[in-house]
Amino acid sequence: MAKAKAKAASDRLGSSERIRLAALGLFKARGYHGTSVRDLAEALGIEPASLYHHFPSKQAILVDLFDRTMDIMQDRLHQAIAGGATPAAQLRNFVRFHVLFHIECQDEAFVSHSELRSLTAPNHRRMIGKRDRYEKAIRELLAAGVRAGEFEIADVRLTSIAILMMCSGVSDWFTRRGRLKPEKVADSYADMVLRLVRAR
Amino acid sequence: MAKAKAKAASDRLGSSERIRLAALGLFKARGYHGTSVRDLAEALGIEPASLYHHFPSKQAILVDLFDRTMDIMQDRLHQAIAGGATPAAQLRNFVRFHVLFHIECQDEAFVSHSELRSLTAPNHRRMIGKRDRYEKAIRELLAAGVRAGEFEIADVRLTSIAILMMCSGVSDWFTRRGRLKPEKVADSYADMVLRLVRAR
DNA sequence: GTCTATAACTAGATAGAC
DNA sequence: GTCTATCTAGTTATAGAC
Repeated sequence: MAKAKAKAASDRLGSSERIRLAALGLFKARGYHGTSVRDLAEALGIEPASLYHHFPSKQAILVDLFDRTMDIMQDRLHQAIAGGATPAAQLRNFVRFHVLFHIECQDEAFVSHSELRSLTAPNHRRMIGKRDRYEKAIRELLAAGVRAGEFEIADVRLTSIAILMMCSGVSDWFTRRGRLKPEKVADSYADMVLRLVRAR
Repeated sequence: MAKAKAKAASDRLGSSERIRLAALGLFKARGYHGTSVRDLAEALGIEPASLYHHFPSKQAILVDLFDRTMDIMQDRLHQAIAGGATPAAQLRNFVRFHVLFHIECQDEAFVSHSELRSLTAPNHRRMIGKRDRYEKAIRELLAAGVRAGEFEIADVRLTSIAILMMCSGVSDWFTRRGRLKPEKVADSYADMVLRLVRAR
């Protein structure tokens, strides 16, 4: 059973890490507001009060998940792009990274998108800031490709958001029990995106 | 104010229609579980108990929104595709329709995607069935284009889901106060998708 | 068709023992 | 670090008056 395996793996994790993992699963399946502190405690086999030793509130758990996910994404984005010599190579690297991230950190990516509205106003603002910084990097990648004569793009802003929506959608539908391996999906998406921008 | 205008328009609607409209706005902004029956009643200027004269439960309101949205989409999909002579023309018509629907019925489309998990098990199964029928129509459109030698697609299933994610994403980011008019967005998306499938 | 009043239950969070 | 016990408030939904 996948469940038993997940349990065995989580036994080797710290308490806070186990809480994060369980919260991620529940927030994905039922949403933040659809998950009670009691639900979360039950999934962990502890009492609700015990959770408050590790996190001051349910909202703090959500924010913690967001911060980790957004920061890891931003870090790895720059590593991925840095590996490409031309804008076309950088775009291929970016799409492959973005798709693979949305598969490997599927729950993190899904929750970081679907539960934005469940953040309190200040937390929401902060995460929108991180998201905007990420999106700006993609726009600049596309604009550089246009300047270099490698891409043919009518509207960089529109194209960047279209590409991001397409690639982030992977966390919506991908399943490990599916037909395609992560690497195959990542390569196919990179091909589609490069055609989309008419890369030479 | 947009709010005052929405209120004036809703005054001419039936009670059930006004409830649907208010629920749509709240479910989009806060989610189904993040919206209480009290919130909804307050937005309508009535007491919570009054809602139960029009709908038997909060879930019934959500299901009603889903049914209307999914049925309208399915109907208009066939009208849109029927207007094209070739697979390429049909695909352009489909993308234009799908994007324009996700702009004009933005809240309906957004909620019908984001709140799938808030449906009870039998309702969820029913909506997944409707969604699958819609997706199947797109796959068949792409497959017909490949058979006719008009599209070059390595994996029809993967490409269809990528296109759908990209186009449905419009309901996530579009705003009427933005830079681009709906028609412009629809045309640009159609161009991008036709390049994606290497349409002749 | 909307109200008041309320039932029956669940929510997030805390106090303090162990 | 986890527990029992509990607080306060909020949840969906119903009964029955007007």
